[in-house]
Amino acid sequence: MFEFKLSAVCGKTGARAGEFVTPHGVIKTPVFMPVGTLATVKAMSPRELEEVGAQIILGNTYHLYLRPGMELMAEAGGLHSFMGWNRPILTDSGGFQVFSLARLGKITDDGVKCRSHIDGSPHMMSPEWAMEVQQILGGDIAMCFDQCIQYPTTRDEATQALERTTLWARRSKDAHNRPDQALFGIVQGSAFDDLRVRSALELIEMDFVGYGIGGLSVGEPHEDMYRVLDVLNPIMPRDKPRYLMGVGYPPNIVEGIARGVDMFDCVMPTRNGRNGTIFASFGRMNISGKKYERDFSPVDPECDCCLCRNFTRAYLRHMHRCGEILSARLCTQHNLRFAIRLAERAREAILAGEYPDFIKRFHETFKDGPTNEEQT
RNA sequence: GUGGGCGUAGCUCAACUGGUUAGAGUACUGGAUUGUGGUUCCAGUGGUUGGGGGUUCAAGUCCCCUCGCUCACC
Repeated sequence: MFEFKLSAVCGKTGARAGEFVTPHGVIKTPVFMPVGTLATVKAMSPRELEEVGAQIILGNTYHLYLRPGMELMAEAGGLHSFMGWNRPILTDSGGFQVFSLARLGKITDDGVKCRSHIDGSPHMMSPEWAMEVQQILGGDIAMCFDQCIQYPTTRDEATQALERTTLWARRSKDAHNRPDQALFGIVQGSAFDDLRVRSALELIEMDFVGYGIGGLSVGEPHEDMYRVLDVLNPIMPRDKPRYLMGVGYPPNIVEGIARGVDMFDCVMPTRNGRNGTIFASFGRMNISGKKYERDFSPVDPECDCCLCRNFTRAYLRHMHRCGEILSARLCTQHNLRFAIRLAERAREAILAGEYPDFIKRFHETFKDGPTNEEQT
C-alpha cells in the first residue's frame, strides 16, 4: 500500500510524473487538491468535483474536530461516508490553524492551548490529538502536527519551530497506528536554506510515506519559495511524494513542479472564485469589471468547464454583482478545473519529455495584473 | 385654499447656538486574498447643500421669493 511509482522525470528540470496508490484509488501526479475544510469543497457537490477531475480533496482536522465533532464523525464512519466522497482524502493536521488563528493560543513543546474561534471554548492540540482526530476522520493521507511560522521571522524563531516540528513529527509517528492511512512529515525552516535542509534530513531519518513542505506561501517573495524548493529538491527521497502545502497560484504550481513537487493544495481557486476572481489560460481576471458588462464571449475559450461551455462573461458578471449563488458555484467550478487541468497538462508534458517547453509557453500566455490580463 | 414639516453624494442620513477644504454607511470603479469564515481589507470616483436673491468678515445653517414632496385642518 501507498506505493509511489515514478512514471517519468524531466531531464532538464526537477519535474516528475508519478502514481501514488492509496486505499481509495491511484493519484496521478502532479496533482492539485481542492480544499474542503468543513467536509465540503465550498459550493461543489462530490459529483461536480468528479466532473472537474478532482482526484483527491482535503479535509481539516481542527475545523471538523470543532464541528461536527469527533463523536459524530466516528458514528458517521469517517469523512468519506459522511460526505459521500469515495476518492482519496488528505487531512490537514491543524498545525496551520494554530498559525492562522493564532491570537490567543499558547504554544509549548507539549502542544497548543487555544480557544475555539467559534465559541471560545478551550482546547489542547498536540501531535497525539492530531493523530487521534485524523484516524477517526479516516483520510487516506494524514499530516504530522507541525508548527507553521510567520514570514518574515528570525533565525532563532525559525530554528525553534523547526526543532519543535521534528519533535512533534516523532510523536505523531509514534501515535499513528492506522495502517490504511499514510502519514506525511512536514518540512519547516522558513526561508533559511540550511534550516530547511536540517528539517528535511531529520524527517527523512524517520522515514515517512511522503513529505509536506510547509511554512511557504505565507507572504514570502516567490524567489524565496523557489530557492527553498531548489535546496530541498536534491535531498528529498526520490521515491516519495512531495507536497507543497498551501500553494495554488498558477505560476507557483508550474514552478513548483519544475522543482520536484508532486502535490499542491490551495484555497485560492475556491475562495477567489467566490469573490469573482478567475484564473484562466490567459491569466487572471476579475469578472466584476465594468469592461465585461457587454462581453458576450465565454470566460475562457480554451476551458472545458461548465461555465465556459455554457455562459458568457456578461451573464456571469451580472450574477456576481447580484450576489447570486450560481456565480460562486460556476466560478469555483471553473477555477478548480483550471488548477486541476494545469496539473494534468503538466503531467502530460512531463510524460512527453516537454516540460521545459511547457513552462515557457505557460509564462508566455498566463499574464497577471490589471494592465495585461485579457485576450486570447 | 390655510397652517406646519422637510429638501445635503445614485440611495439612507450626519454637520453643537452661523466659523477650516460639507462627512459616514451603502452603491459605483479599481486592487488584494496561497495547509478557507461565501468573509474581510485597501484605494478611488461621486456635491452649484432643490433654484434665485439678500444679511454677514463668513451661510448647508439666518431672512425673502420660488419650485417640489409631505402632514394636518376646511
